[in-house]
Amino acid sequence: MTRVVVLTGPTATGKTALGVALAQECGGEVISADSMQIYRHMDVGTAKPTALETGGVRHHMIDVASPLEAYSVARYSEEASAAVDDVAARGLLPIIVGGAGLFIDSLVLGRSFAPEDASGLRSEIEAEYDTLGGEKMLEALAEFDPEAARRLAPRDKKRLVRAMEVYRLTGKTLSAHDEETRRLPPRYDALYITLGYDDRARLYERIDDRVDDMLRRGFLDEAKALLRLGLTKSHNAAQAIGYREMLAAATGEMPLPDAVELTKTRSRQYAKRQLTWLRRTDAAVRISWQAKPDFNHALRVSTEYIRAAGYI
RNA sequence: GCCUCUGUAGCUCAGUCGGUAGAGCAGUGGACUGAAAAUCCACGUGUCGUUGGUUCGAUUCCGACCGGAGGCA
Repeated sequence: MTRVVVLTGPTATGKTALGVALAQECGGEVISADSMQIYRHMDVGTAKPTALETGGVRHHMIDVASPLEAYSVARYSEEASAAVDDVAARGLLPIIVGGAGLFIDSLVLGRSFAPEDASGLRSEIEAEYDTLGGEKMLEALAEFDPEAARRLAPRDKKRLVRAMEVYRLTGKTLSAHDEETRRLPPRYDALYITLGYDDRARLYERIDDRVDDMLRRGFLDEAKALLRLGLTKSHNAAQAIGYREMLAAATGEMPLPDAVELTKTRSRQYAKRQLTWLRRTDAAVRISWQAKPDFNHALRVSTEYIRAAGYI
């Protein structure tokens, strides 16, 4: 089985920098696992690595979609695995770097996704949800997929609609599909390395500082440029942390200082969610910064482990 | 100096016709399979500015004082 290294952790913990260092040290290439660096023209707000920062290491799965198109985990899983296989076929170590837990799982575990609606079924069901209400839709779902109905809350529109969609499309329940795909063996042999901070307050400070830094680097101008490209609120990319806010500031819907504050808050909340996700993945190496990141130390510890595990 | 309004959870504010109080946001924990930087779930004791008075009982009524906003001078 192909062996991969996964480098993950909440935002602003130094994944990009360590990933590049690891690739250089181990002879690898980076496969980004970031749901927003996928999009072109979204650079400063996604902390996309600059040409300088990539240090000559090849990066995959960055800038592979237009912000005007709707990307999906399923598509990521497919394209990223092709990239991983390509890197491995060239005798290099694939290093998956990113903080999107679902993206990483989908790539490493290689589970299949239930088909997606191509016609207007989804919006039909959404309209149904809006007129019926969550409670009623939950009852309807319970009739054929009681398991999913038990798991979902009436207000969880996204998942409720999706569960209905899958059943109407395939005649098979989402629960049944999930059950089946969970039994599939993982696609790759993965060694996990996680980054974090000892002190949560320190991580939050780091996040706040980084948002200020993004503004200095022209985050607002980037948002304005996206507006000119035709990006609207309904595009997935416009929901990204900071972009939603900068877009609102650019159109005058929100004062800039408020937009900045909201961006910081949402970033912190995202980091917290990432930590929750991380808690259930067991990592071979857990690196926790005390104050300033010590990349030399982290690099040494990680490479030692990768070597000992026979990945290189 | 006088007058009016105001002081309740980290923040913005409800409320108690007198029986010690609750929303939103923030925060914390959790979930997560084709939108995931998305979406959703759970968790609410705080000297009710301070101090006197009335009262069986005051955050609530009355007085004084302190802080804030506005008005008149």
